[in-house]
Amino acid sequence: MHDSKEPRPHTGRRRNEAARRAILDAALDLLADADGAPVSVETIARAAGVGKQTLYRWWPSKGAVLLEALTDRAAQEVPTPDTGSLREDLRALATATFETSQRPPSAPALRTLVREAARDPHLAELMGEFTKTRRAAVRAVLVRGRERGELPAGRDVELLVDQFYGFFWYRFLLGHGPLDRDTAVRLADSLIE
Amino acid sequence: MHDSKEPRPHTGRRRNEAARRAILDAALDLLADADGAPVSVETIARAAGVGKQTLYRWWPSKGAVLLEALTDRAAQEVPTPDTGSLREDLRALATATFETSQRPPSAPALRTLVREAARDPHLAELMGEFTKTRRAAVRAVLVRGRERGELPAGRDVELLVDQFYGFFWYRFLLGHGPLDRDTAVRLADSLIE
Amino acid sequence: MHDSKEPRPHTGRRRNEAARRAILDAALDLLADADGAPVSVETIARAAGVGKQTLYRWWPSKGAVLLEALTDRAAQEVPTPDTGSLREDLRALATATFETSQRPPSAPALRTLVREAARDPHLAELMGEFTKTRRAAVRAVLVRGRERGELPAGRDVELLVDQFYGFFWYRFLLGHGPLDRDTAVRLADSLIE
Amino acid sequence: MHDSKEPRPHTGRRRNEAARRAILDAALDLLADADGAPVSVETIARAAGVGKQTLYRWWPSKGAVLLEALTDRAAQEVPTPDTGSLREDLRALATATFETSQRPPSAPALRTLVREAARDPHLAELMGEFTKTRRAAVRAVLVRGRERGELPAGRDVELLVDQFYGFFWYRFLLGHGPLDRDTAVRLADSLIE
DNA sequence: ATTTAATCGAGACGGTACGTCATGTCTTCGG
DNA sequence: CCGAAGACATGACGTACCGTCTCGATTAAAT
Repeated sequence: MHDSKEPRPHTGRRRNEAARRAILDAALDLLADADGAPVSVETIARAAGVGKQTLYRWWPSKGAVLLEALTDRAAQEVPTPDTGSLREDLRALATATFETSQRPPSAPALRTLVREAARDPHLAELMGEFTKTRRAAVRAVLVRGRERGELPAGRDVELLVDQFYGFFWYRFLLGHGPLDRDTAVRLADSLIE
Repeated sequence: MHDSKEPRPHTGRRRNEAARRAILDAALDLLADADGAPVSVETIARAAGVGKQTLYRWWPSKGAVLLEALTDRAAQEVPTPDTGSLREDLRALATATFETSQRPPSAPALRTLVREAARDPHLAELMGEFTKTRRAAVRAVLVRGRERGELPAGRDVELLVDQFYGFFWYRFLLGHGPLDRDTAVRLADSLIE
Repeated sequence: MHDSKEPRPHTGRRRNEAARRAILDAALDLLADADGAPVSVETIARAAGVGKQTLYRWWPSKGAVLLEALTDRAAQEVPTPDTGSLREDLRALATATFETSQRPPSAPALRTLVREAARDPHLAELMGEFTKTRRAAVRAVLVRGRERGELPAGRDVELLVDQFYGFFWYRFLLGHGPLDRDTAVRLADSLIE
Repeated sequence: MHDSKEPRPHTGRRRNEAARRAILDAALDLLADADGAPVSVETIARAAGVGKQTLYRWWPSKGAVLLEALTDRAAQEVPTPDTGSLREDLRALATATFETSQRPPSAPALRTLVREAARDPHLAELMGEFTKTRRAAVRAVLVRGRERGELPAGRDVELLVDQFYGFFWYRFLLGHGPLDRDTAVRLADSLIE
């Protein structure tokens, strides 16, 4: 995997990009392999062929490493569809969210990450940052739809956003129901009647 | 707390109910005090004035103790309201769920418990049993409503159940939005239009 | 030859000499205070202000710690008297052996150590190394005496060595008879008639 | 061996001799199998098909069980040879002592027993009783010899007794030298010149 | 003949110690 | 000054025995 035996060259006093990559790659691999089981700092360091201190020097916590490992590969741009139709936009968002979450290496790694976040307040906060953007996308779509009159006046946008993501995380973490394209459409439709 | 100095009497070769109670009480107290922070087996044992082995003898995992600590006190009967109106039933369920979750000692203890479940597959499974009953109540209400024609034909009951509990857990764990009576009503209404 | 493994350049933090000393000092104190009673690893670690792991890192067993604690202070040079007279040499050895064993902190610590060795095969082996040197000294004196004709030809040197140390340990551990200077002289004389 | 499945019959309020036998037999077996390794009370009880309390009811300590296990089978009469010759008597004693100690099941069991005694002061005391008789035999032989003038006047009998048994235990426990018939003869001769 | 009382197997109990593991900090060295 | 290596204090983990205690069944002795 990353166990090429020729040692990484040191880079003296600048940050070693190769070490950073090795760490993130190792972390992502472990995150994915673990599928929920905890990932220790020592394991990451060993797998990356790196000292623990190098981890602690550059990231404030294990969670931060894991989060970055997961996110730096994923396309970070969160698309905010704007088709002119609330229904279509919402369907697109739901479909994209569900699909991304199912594709490796995301799925197991993400699950592990959330498990870790449950224990690590720091990581939880970072995850909050991470999800804020995505919540904003859903909110934007809803607000736009409401302005176009596609949403009854009384509807609470925050409530809908939480229904959207609440449903998603619930199914994602418990895994008791599908997160397929059909479900995405039904969820989107359900939210706007 | 439980530090009455007269020692618990032994009960011979039968399980000692007093020890069981002491453990569950101690666990619940710690669970509540911790508010999310992990609770160690040693701490529970010490607080209960009990040897660790007594814990391991009767519960397969720490999580199992915590879950039982939380649930054996709570009224376990899950009420399934049946007012004849889907809207009313659902509002009642949501209101009850939210309220219970906010009342001490439940709230912090429950949060800790879920945190632990994120790490402990065994506990996760036990939690699944625990929530199954509650899901069933929501499902029953929805099915009854559909049979009365209060729910549009195409609606997917499982989807709605997951929206209900997904929303609840999402807000409960993240704590970024209220779980008050008003929210309960809005959620209930939102689910059936 | 170049097939020797490149010696690891020993990067990494060095062994903490202060911790080593603290452990050995604590162990010796406890060994002496215990006077035969078992000494636990946890106690040593706590007394030394050290993590248990630090003990397990550097010593293969508790016994090894105890032995080192006892021996690193004692002058390890075993004097081999050579007065030209077998009788005098043997008397000197016996006197020295008995005296050392009675002087604190040796006596109670040594007793504890032997008790531990009875349970810990690893320690027993280490003790064997430790005593080998002392046996050698007695043997050397006897062989020299035999060469000078001070020992009847037929005498078995190994037998005499074991009589010497057998007697010593027997009295030392059981404590039913004195190990004073007079006894030393009588033992020495008894061995060579 | 002792795992006949038909349960021992109860004997009501009298001590159950069958249980006593089962315990001693199991203890001796374990003592022999262990060859130095510790033998736990629970193990004895389980092997004997007996409750722990039955052990603690009849013996003050684990050591007492082990000692009785070892001794009740052995012929307890300690022969005091009286041939009229000190040399012959001493040779006979040494030979008998060495031989008994080598014969199964004695050897490994005895070794284990002594190991335990090193930790258990109670057992050590019991062992003292046990050995007192044997010491007395050696002492009697020596005294008789001295009265016959076979022992130089100045000789200290206690010193000789301790040389005799010190040598024996030293070799027996450390196992670095033989305890055969020839050695017995040499030891005996060495003690009286 | 009916109590009474002690034994037995079983095993739960409160403890102590074990040896392992992971955490996050600190220290040393080579590049 | 960076990066690898790894020692360090801390503290939880789950296991093994310890010696005490209490059961419920059994059976001999005392009433």
